[in-house]
Amino acid sequence: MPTELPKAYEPKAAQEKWLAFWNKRGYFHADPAKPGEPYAIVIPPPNVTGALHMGHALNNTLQDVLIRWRRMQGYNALWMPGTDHAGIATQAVVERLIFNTEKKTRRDLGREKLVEKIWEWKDKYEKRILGQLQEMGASCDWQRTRFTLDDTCARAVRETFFRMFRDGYIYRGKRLVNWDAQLQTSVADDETYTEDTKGGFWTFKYQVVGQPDTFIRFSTTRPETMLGDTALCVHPSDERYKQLIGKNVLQPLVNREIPIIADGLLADPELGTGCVKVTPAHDPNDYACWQRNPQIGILNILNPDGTINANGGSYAGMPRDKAREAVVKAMEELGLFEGKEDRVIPLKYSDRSKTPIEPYLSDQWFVKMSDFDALSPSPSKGEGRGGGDGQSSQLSGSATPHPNPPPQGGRGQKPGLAQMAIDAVKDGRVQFFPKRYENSYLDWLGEKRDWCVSRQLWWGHRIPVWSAKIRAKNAQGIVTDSYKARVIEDANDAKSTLIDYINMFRIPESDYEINFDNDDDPFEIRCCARTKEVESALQLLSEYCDGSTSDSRRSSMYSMTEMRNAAYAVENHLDNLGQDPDVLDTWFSSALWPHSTLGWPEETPELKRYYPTSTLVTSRDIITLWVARMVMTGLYNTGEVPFKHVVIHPKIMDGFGEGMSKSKGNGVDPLDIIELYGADAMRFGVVSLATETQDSRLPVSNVCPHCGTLVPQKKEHQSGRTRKVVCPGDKPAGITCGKPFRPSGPWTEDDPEFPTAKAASDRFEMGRNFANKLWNATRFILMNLEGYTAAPIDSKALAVEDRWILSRLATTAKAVTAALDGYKFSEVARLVYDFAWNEFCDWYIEMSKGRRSDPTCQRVLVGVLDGIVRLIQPVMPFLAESLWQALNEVAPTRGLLESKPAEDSVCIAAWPSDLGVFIDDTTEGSIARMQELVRGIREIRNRYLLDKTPLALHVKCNDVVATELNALVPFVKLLGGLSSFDCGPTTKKPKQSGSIVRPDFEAYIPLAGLIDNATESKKLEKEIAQKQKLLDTTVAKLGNESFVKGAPPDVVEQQRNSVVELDGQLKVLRANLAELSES
RNA sequence: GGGCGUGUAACUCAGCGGUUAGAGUGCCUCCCUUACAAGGAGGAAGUCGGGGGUUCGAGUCCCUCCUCGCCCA
Repeated sequence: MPTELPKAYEPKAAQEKWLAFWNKRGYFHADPAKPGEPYAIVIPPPNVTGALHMGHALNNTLQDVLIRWRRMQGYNALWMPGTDHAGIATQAVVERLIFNTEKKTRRDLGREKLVEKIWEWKDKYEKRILGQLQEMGASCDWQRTRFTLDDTCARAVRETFFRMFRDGYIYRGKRLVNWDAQLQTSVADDETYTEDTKGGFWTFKYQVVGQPDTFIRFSTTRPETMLGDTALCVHPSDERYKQLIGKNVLQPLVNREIPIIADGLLADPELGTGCVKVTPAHDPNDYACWQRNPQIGILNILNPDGTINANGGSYAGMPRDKAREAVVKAMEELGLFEGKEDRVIPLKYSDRSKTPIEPYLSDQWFVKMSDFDALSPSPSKGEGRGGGDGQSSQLSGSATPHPNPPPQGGRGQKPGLAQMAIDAVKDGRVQFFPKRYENSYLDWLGEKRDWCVSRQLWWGHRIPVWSAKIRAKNAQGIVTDSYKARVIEDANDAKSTLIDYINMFRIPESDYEINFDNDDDPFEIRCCARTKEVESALQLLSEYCDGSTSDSRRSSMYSMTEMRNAAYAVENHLDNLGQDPDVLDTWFSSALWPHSTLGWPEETPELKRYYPTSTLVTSRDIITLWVARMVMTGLYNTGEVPFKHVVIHPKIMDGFGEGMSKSKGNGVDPLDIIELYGADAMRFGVVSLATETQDSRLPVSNVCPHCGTLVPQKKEHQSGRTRKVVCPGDKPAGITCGKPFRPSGPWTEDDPEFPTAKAASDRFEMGRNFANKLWNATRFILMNLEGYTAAPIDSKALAVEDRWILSRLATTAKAVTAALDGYKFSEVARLVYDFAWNEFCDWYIEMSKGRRSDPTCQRVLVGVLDGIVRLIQPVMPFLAESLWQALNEVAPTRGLLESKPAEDSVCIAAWPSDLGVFIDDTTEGSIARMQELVRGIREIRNRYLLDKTPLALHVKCNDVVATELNALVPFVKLLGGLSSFDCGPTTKKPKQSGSIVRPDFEAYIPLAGLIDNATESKKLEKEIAQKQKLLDTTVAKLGNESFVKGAPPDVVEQQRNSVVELDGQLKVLRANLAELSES
């Protein structure tokens, strides 16, 4: 006897039970040594800033659907899980936390201590995130879980950086960033906000050199930046200034002559004086102007702490605001001040310190995107392109034009990184689904903007470059050719001492790369480390040089005289040796994710077997930031694309139409949904909304923790902005609940005062109800398998309804497979739902009720249920496993085409295929007709509230239809609740009967004494009007010669048939109506 | 400013050139029928954002305007 199944599906129990079961059996662990065509997905690593929201639930559910489906299809399937360190975001969260709790800044804490704290945060949230994924049922290969900062990933990052450094893809250059002078760090655009601030608008004038009476007036909101002016700019067509273009003006405060230039993009003749000052190092627009006019030069006047630097002459050392006052005063004294206007100006602030942002020119590392010119040693056009770069963030925009040597060795092919990635999509090695997303990828890569990879942060992969100043022993004096030769000599001496030193550690030369940056600073030497060994050696050396080596290390490492001498030699040649303080952009490590997680640069079995991976599933907003970069680094490091298909799914938005995000704090925790509706329902819900076009809104309610009332979420409840909501709900007794609770949200801690509400959304009821429906259908079937024996289906023994449901199953399985192949997820959910509920449960199971002990019927029930369970497994795995195991108890051997023992778990059961033999259109047609008849009967029953009264039915139809219907009499009687049934061509309409008129038949139910003529007439009139209207349009269509000639023959034929049918139906309907009014 | 998308029933969404535009939820009526009230049977409900066009035929293709969203400048 089978285990008694509970009356309703219990998701919680199923989740606990099957998670443990799957883990124990290790179904999700991929073994490269096992057979099967490989199918691999790498997870888009969620960042450890915070917990996952429904957007992640969607993303990961879709991946799970694919991987579970492929696993069933017999692929050797790997789903690689892991998390991302998300440099700036995570560091910011932790810094804010520390500041709020301890009132300490990161500088108070120090680098080591801060990084330690971030690791603690990471551990906490990584655990939370992986837990969330597991609760959702994600069938990841958990043994392989990676983190972008772990040793495996770090090795790949170091190796990639090294190769790019060696091959000339990496260079150092200047870049405008958002500088937070308080925290002394650059911040990304999304960490700034703009606020209208009271400020001033000053007008000054500069004197034209050589023309004592000619002045040019201009205005500014930041007078202190005049110290860094390198030009005045006018519009080329501005008649007022045309004759002055090319002349110089005097900047009197620093006594510098600067040119008057023409630039149509910067100066607007309609605005103010039509002339603007140009301060390239301190204004994004001016910076862009300088890129177009590099001859004017660029001058930084700020120290990192926001004080004026030596370029500000006598103003050096002054804070910004003091310098502003002093500059205005000095200009006034010189008679060059024209006036000041009070103005409210939009000012950019740092979200972290709440102080104004300074656009600030700083040294950054770049990866070159543009192509290499095969002939000339300088880079081709496109390098550093992107004039008009209005961004001052690190995350976008272009770099300083920088003549960097082309790559040497084997990697000097013409196409650069961007072009390689473009080609991979253009020739189809990488395909986007839906295809239109190619555009954003190709457009963005087409810009070939160099990638700024350095970040002034402490949380991330430290840049593995040690640099130092070459001590210029011989190179003193004026710049001549011999001076240059001596510089080179010094540099080479320094380099060889460094090599001698590294040799002491028996490190091969291929493990480090030393170069000079002659353009930036002729006295700078750089050494890039490929391995940890090199890093340690250089670290030790820099400690030796700056005298900070601990005694024990010094004595152990430098016990050998030779080594001490080598270090001493280096010290003699170099100053300020040290590792670059910056870390790499987070995207640098996530760009490597598809191959780094598989063990690259090692030639691991995993890498060989699963790379290139198969499908990447992600959201459209990181196509450029992430997808494009993965393709570039994948091709660069391995020569192959990282994945073949990129699936872009919609975004889940909150109830107000805004995308859910960790930073906005408007996310809904999938665990809330799972708690309320079950993991299967949550999954079914998100799969259903994964359509190809639209983003999807998810309005939610707070569930009152006291009484369960649903309180709709308002905007002010989001992001933890509201701590207390009073429940307006009524208890059953009618007493208002009135108790306070905290609305659901991304809270990091519990609230001691108010219990937190969970988020609910009726969009998940569909999945919950569906799960319960299947559960009960299974329960019913299992209760009726008395005497079940396993055997393949005998086609001769099949009843019409058996052939019908098998045909429908076959059609559905085929359609589901096609939908999965095309990544049409919502269709998968819809197809299975419709088939299982509307066809199997509503009709077949009902029809089977008269044949409970028929062995064929039992086998069909079991076989179709088995098929449904397989089809639903990728979407609703916990439910599927529950049903599978229950089925295994009663019918362990089963099958439609061949009967065999079922697999131990539906996770590894075979995907339904080869059911095509069951497809039977004729049978589908006759069942459809029967359904029409039954629906008609039910409608009449409902119209007259006949409830359970047995009814007599008389059907008039031709012989063919009569034969078909006669074969289905038991069902028509059962499903329609009939006492008698007759049909044939000679059937007469009984007096006072309800009628059902359809193309193939007319049917009558005698209702003497019950029928309401008025109701019936109204109904008939409406039906007649509808059909007449349709008939008219169809006749008109056929009367149109161009339709008959132009439309496909089958369409015309169909319309002709439709006229005949409608005409017939209308005749009958009219006769029925006439008869009604007679009686 | 450029690109991509979007507007269909009260709500959330399907439908992508061919009968009378669909689903889930909600609403109305009836039913606790021994699988399932998280259920069953039925019903009402939409000038498919506005305007123009192409076509025998247009939610569906084109143009234009409006709404909202995202990406890039």
